[in-house]
Amino acid sequence: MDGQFGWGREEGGWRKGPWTAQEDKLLVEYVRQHGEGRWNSVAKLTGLKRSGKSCRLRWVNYLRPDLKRGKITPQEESVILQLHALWGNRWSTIARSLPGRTDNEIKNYWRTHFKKAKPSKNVERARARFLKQRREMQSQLLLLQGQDQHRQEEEQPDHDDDGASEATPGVPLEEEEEQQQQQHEDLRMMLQQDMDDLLFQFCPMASCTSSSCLLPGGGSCASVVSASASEDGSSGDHQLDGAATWGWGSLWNLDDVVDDVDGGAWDSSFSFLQDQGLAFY
DNA sequence: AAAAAATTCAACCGCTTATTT
DNA sequence: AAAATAAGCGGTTGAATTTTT
Repeated sequence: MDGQFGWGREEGGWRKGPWTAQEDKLLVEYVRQHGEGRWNSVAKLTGLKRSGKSCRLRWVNYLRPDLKRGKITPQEESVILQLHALWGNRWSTIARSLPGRTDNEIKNYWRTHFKKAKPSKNVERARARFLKQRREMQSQLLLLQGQDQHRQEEEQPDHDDDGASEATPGVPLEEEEEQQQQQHEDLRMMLQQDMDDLLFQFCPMASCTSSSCLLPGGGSCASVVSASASEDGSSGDHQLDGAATWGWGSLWNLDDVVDDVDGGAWDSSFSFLQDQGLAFY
């Protein structure tokens, strides 16, 4: 059942290539007994002819029980896009925000779906999803607010018997209502604006024409857009403002940005990821 | 129907970083 | 303190599979 793999051979004492069910079983049993880690002793203790490196990889990327198995969801894709815009090819960093997904998986996903030369189609798809998701968030928000408003209206029932019981002495009812409505409107606008800001702040995709959308490297979404949306599919990277190189392959180097993430802005900006049940950083 | 081209993804490699001795 | 070993990371590969011609 297993021996038919062409390249599952021995090389320098170690087996290589695809893992068989039996090998998996051995490794799983080993981890059950000894826990994760100490990968080099797997071979010694179980007789499995695999290097520690290979064992670790197999466990981390495939056997780990907490792995999510299905396809990447649109939500996850959205997170990948946004975090990739933020972190570049730091796959393991990105993976930490996607429970059950491995860096390898995310890397593969990104490369096959968004790497260069054919973004026209795929990016458009992603963009459509992105916008749809945003719409949904907005309408959800509005709905909630609507309910909220309704509740408040019911809290002050309209007694039409005698107008003697004034709600707020001194302030005419009409004016108070107006004021309240204005408050709601303000709140609504504020939240909407927040959401826009937050989603567009590091939007890697073509949808964003907002001039307030600045990418860390200095290029703006708009310029990225025009660069990547041009369907010429010219080779690879585009130079933006002479500052950041936006490649669909190797991105800018963010090494200098990495360490001041604990500033509050990031946390609050991305708290919506947590709201979606996704761990962030 | 079959062959060629394209895509996918598990697993590898080399290098870097962290831990242990 | 430093050498050795282990873990972790990101890029790359290529067999298997899927799509196109």
